[in-house]
Amino acid sequence: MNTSPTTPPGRPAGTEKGALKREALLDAAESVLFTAGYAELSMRAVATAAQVRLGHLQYYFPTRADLVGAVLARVLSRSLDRLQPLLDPDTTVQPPDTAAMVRTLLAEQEDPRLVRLFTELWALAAHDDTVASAVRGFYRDYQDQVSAFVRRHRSDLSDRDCRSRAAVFTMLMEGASLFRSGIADHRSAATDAELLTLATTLLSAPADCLTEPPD
Amino acid sequence: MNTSPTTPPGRPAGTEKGALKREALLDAAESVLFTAGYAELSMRAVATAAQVRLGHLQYYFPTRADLVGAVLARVLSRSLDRLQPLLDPDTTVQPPDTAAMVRTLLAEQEDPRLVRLFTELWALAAHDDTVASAVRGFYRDYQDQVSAFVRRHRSDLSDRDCRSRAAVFTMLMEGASLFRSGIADHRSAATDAELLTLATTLLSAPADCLTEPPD
DNA sequence: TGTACATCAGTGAACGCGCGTTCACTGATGTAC
DNA sequence: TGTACATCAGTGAACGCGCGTTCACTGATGTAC
Repeated sequence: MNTSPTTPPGRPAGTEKGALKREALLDAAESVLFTAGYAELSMRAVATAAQVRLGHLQYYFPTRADLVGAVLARVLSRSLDRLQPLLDPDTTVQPPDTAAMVRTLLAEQEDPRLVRLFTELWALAAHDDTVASAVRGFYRDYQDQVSAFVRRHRSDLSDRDCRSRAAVFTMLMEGASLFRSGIADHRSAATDAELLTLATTLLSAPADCLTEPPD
Repeated sequence: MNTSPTTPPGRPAGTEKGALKREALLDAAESVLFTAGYAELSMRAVATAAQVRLGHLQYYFPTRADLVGAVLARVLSRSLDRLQPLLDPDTTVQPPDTAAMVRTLLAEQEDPRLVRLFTELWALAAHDDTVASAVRGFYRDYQDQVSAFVRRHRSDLSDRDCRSRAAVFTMLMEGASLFRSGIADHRSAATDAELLTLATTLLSAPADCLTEPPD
């Protein structure tokens, strides 16, 4: 799942050295995307960042679209690889309780790099169908896993409720990642605590607690 | 607050006709931004969309930065103008209860135009300090108003709790806008209901209900 | 072990194009007397 | 009401630049016999 066997967008990657070089070039491209944004991401800028000639970069990624596509695909697959062990029951990494899982998940968001790349993804998905479907695939997997997590912990919930809770949970987490990355003013410990409580409640509250408005 | 008196970025706007033309040009720019994204937003594309010569567009917005800045500023101020009556107690538009207010707020998100422009804003804020501080200012106002709303309805909460709840509420709403705009698979009525419940709970639940994790 | 050859990895020059910006210009509109 | 003049609104050509892409090329590495 990490590196697809069918050589995706870029050309080579047959040899081990080629694969390493490819990754290094993607690192450079990711760096430019993070620092300067999609609009400023040019083949020349990436080549410079990678300390490589323009023609050489093009040997691995013939067109700009190939390069951008490969960078974004890697961002998504890497994110999924990080989420998986937290939610998958068949792993030893899975934290003991729900609150701990949410805490770990929030800790992943401390990486400003990943969050910023996601804002680029959201913006790009609006204008590019390929990116859009990759992003949709990512969130489908993500929500499926959260949904299964909820079902495991609360067998009293219907499948539909599990899915709804998973959907709202991902909304909350993605919104949180945006704000905690500094798009708004400040982060406070009190807000983080409130967020943790709400997210945990959402995942583990009994059926009758969240099904109708309390107002 | 809508149209600043000190002629902002673009030059003219002295006369009424000039102001109207300015708005029409901003409409065209917004349209290009929505359709093609920031990277594809060129002076020529906007001039074409506005059915105006390049030089004429530049008479109103000498540089691309002026144009982009003006478009984004208008998006933010317009959004704030929409939120204000829902949260401000000195208005007759304010809905009767919290759930109704949240419902109205979610209804605003049905406009895909606004949501998509916000994803552009988030991405741009990461690379442009001017945009970043404008966005920060917007969310400061937004959260202040939500915070005041919570305080009005729940006098038992401390100021800090009100602010935390407002912060988490905006996280949830912005995350929701992203997903409900179609970045992920489907929207369902069940998810919308769950979202409404959670958001309403967050704003109006008593102090002891959300301050500690239930796990 | 040696030779011939194909593929791989990397180079460098050149192309046409769309871009933001500059600028001199023209006609319309308003204002002063 | 008429004239002179300044400002406003809009035009159109030209600029230099960075861009993505093409392509012919060279040296290194692997493979077959």
